[in-house]
Amino acid sequence: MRQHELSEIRRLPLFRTMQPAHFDDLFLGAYVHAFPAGLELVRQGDPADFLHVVVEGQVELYAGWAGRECTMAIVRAVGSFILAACIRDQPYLMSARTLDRSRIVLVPSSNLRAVFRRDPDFAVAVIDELAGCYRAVVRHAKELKLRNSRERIAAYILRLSASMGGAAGFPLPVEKRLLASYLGMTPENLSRTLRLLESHGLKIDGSRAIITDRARLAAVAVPDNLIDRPDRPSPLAGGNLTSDAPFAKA
Amino acid sequence: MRQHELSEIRRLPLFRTMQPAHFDDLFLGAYVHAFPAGLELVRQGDPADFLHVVVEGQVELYAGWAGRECTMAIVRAVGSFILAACIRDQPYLMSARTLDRSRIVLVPSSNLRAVFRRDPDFAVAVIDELAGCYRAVVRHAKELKLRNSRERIAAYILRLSASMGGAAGFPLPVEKRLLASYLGMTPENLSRTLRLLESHGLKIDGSRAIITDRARLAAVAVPDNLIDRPDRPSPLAGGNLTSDAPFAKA
DNA sequence: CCGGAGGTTTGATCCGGATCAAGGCCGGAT
DNA sequence: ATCCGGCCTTGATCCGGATCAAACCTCCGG
Repeated sequence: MRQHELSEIRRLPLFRTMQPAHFDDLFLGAYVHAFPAGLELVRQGDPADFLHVVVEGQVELYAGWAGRECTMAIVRAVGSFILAACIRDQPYLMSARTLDRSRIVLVPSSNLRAVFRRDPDFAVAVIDELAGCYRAVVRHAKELKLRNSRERIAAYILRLSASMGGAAGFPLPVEKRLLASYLGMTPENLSRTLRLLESHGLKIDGSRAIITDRARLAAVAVPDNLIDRPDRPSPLAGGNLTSDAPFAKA
Repeated sequence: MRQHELSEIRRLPLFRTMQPAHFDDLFLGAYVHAFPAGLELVRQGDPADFLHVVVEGQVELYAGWAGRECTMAIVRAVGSFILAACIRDQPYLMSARTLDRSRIVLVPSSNLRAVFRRDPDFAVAVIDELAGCYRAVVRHAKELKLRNSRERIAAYILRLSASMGGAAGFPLPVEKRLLASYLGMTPENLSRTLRLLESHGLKIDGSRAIITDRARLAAVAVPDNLIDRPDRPSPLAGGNLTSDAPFAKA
């Protein structure tokens, strides 16, 4: 396991505050591996043996039932996933597959459970991470239950823009097919609705989005801090680097 | 604050393992209050000043946006809610109102944040609680995205039955109106679909449900451990008493 | 005992979004 | 360069569930 990778992981909110010796204990028996795109990393229902940290690339978390499938979140470097399952030592609720060629660190979940009992700072960081993940899924559930698909799309675009520092034009970070599934609709519906939003302040050019009239788009989305705004960095554990869909840790 | 109430709270998984002195610290400045039915206890967006523990009664957690409203969970005695918001010291994402006359303990969230830094056992209990809540919302989100309303209703009835030890007949725990909102549909749709399920092994008599043919009902619901089965008691913190919709802690 | 308010049911209709089907586009492999 | 497969779009149609409306039931207060 390379030094510069370890120090990059060390900078994650989850690992930043723990004691050096405990950090070393945690990553004893951990290993990094490069995976090609499109590979299934974990399958829902499997025992939670490893916490996964994405060092490079992108990973999709998805759920399946009765032959249907939907994507629940996308984890970008540097972020971790399936923390909650590891902590409870219970089966994964979601599957994960690489979207790009990715480098993933696998941390034995037994290390995890052992270390946070000994290192209070790490325990606090875990608490903060889990609380943040929980709040992020609650937001997602609220959005699914309260907004229709036009509103979800408009709000998603505005969130993206906010995460890019308010830029008006930016590339969509994932395939539209995936985006549709994440937002809880079919690709056809996404395609049509994006078209429809052209008369409401949004222009789509291939995989690029341009907000042409923010006020009109906001009139559709009706942005709400309690759904759309990510939590500010928590006071508990310093800054928060988690990405746009940061609830990816179960 | 009465002794027998304190000892009942002490038995909750969240508080069971902490040191007695820290338990006392935590409940210093806490108070109990009895509220009538239908009262709003917390409003989404308010600062998270108190962890709430339901000692008696039932509380609905619900979310609102743009004039619409939906119920996210129901918390029964003895259970707590809005833990995650208190820990992060951030605004509540959901509102809460009493369904029945209820007795609620309010624990200052500053106590909470102070104590779990000092008491590792309590920190572990909080981690376990949050991880459990997180997994419960993920289950809820999976259900919303993967099952249609007929399947959600059938699965809900089977979960209820399981929580009653497998009984075939039992009363519905809440108004149908609430149930519909929790399951993400209108009351009309719930009513009609319950009727439709009479040819699939379910009989509804007023507020009482009777499973007349479990196999047929299961054929509709296609129960799945990764959606329907609550987590077994975690190895971290002893038994788990959380209720049917146990993800009510943000 | 009556009256009223809210919850529930039922019916009729509407609409958002899914499904089915076909073409077009782009990118990677040969 | 060309072929092919997956993604994206567009169109036509279908269906699940929402909405609107009205009757009913039930519980509670006067």
